[in-house]
Amino acid sequence: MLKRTHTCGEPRATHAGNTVTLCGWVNTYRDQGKGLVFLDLRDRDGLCQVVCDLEDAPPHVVAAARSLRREDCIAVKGLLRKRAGDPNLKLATGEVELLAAEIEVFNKAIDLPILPDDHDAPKINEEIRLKYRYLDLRRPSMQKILRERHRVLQYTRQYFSSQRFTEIETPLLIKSTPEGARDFLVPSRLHPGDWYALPQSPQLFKQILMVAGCERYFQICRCLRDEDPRADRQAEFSQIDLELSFVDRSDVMDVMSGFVQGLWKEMLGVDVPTIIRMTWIDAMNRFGSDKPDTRFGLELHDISALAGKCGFKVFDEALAKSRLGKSGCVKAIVVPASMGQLTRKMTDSYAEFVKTFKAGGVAVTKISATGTFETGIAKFVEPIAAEFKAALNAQPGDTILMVADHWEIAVKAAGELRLKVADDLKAVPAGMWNFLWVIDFPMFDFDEEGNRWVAMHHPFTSPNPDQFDLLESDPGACVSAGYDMVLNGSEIAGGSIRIHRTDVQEKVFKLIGLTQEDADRKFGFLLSALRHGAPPHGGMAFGLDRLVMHLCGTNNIRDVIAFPKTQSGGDLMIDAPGPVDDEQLKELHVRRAVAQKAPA
RNA sequence: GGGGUGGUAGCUCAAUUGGUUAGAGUACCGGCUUGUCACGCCGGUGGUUGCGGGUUCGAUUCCCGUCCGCCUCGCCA
Repeated sequence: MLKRTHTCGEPRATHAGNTVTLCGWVNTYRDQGKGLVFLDLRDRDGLCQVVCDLEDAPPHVVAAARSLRREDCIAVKGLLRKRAGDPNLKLATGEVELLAAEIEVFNKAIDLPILPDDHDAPKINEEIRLKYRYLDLRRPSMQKILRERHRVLQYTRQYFSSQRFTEIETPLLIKSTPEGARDFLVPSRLHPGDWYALPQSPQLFKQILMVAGCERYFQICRCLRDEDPRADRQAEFSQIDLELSFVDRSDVMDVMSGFVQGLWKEMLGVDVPTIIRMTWIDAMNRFGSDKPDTRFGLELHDISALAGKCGFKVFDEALAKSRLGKSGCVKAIVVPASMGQLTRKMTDSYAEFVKTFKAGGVAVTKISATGTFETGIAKFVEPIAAEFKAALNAQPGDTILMVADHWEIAVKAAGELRLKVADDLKAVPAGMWNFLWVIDFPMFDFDEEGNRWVAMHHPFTSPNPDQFDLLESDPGACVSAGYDMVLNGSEIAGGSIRIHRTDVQEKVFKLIGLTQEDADRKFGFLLSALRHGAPPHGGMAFGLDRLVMHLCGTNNIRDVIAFPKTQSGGDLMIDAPGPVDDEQLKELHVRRAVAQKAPA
């Protein structure tokens, strides 16, 4: 077997005159007839041209070269020389070529379903790419992503190690605690009738590691949530998970800011400035989102006070609504003329768009060149024109979009509309890295159906130090010590200071409707641990896949995972999930409720 | 669970109002080609139009069901 002396991306003019051996895949072949054949040989490092010349190569080598086809796996040995023809400036190796003296075919590629070609691959159905993932991953752009991901992992381990974190593994087979996301379950053979759950996160284990005196823990771990995927979400995903003892939220946020700043410098050479903090209520009121995209304007204005004066029935009805101490409101977005013009078709479509988020519709009006209101609800606004324009700082030519409803619905719908408008007008600038901390989340949200409070983050999140009294007096107003890191409108990390006192933890369990017995059964080990000298602690988890998505500039999470799953949770390459034998089920003490599917 | 969208040659796509033998590029096969580089030229193989049913003289096209991919709402403590 021929052994490589260089990789395909390596050869340069300085190697000319050496005998070299390259291994790789035939990227393209160009048969010039009568014994002149060019090949581009590809490995993970790049491309190098191989030439077979009748005058220099024995006939059997030319014949071998001629028989090669795309994606055959071969080795070529010969003289590396300066090109006889013109150099190819598109290739790093474009000044040289390998004159084949010997060709070893490791394996032919038969009936390729797809070519691993960056020219064509973006057009190929993802279904096919996933089925033949080994071919899709051969593409240079996919190879690059895999290696970028590796660099992120390397930097992560280096950074946290340098900050005196210890990497500690936590179990994959744990028990189900059906708060939050749906668990993946695994039947226990040794405990008939009992089930393990796969972890949604190592949350409780890392807290217990703090009780255990580890002080600084991190782990790059797989987490599993049996919920429907999205473009940026998979049921099986990776987190950079960490926890620290003897810290307040600023300590955690500082360490984490340092991490992303170092990572962006390492990966992209970008200096990320000090990451600003925004309270949750500000984020919601100004951007209609708990993960604001601050790369562009179009901020939300609250015009509730004015809206009540214009006699528009929809506004009056919205303002009369109230929930959790917040009255209904009217949120406005001013689309400046300088940002581009919204067509009638666009504004019409916005009514349907906001209905997705339970809002009734969008009220529209526009300021004409002469400063009068026109179209839409102009006649309602005209009587308060001066006040209205002043409140919004609106100029002639601007379009104003308004959403009225319950506060939650109005801000959410207006926030989504803001993103939609920015997208429609192509107003999101490229090349910006807007990091942001969102802090001061509410501890709880009220679930009308269940008639109980639910933890907004998770039930182990501590209230802010000055908020403990509110736990009892006014849970809805209680603000937590949680924090999310947001990048360009995408949540890339979340965490909190945890509750480290048993009495507080029990209070929170009670508030979210857990009885003492429930709490003991599900989380007794945590309550017990807290009782035995738990230090104050807090932590965070980064979505690794999302970090890599940002760093690689893709908005498809499947592009940054070597073997991802589809929207229905399937792996198209190995054809999972699949049926199992009755025998296996019997061993696991599981009986079928659904008939076995016929084999495909 | 809901909404949207797509499925035609190995791959990417086309096919008029429901109408002849379902076409093109690429890949593959054969021939030609000694400086190409996404080589070029000539010829060829290749189709259960996702699957099942229905309407019709006739269905890629219309209807019903179903499977699969993608986007999305719910969901994601």
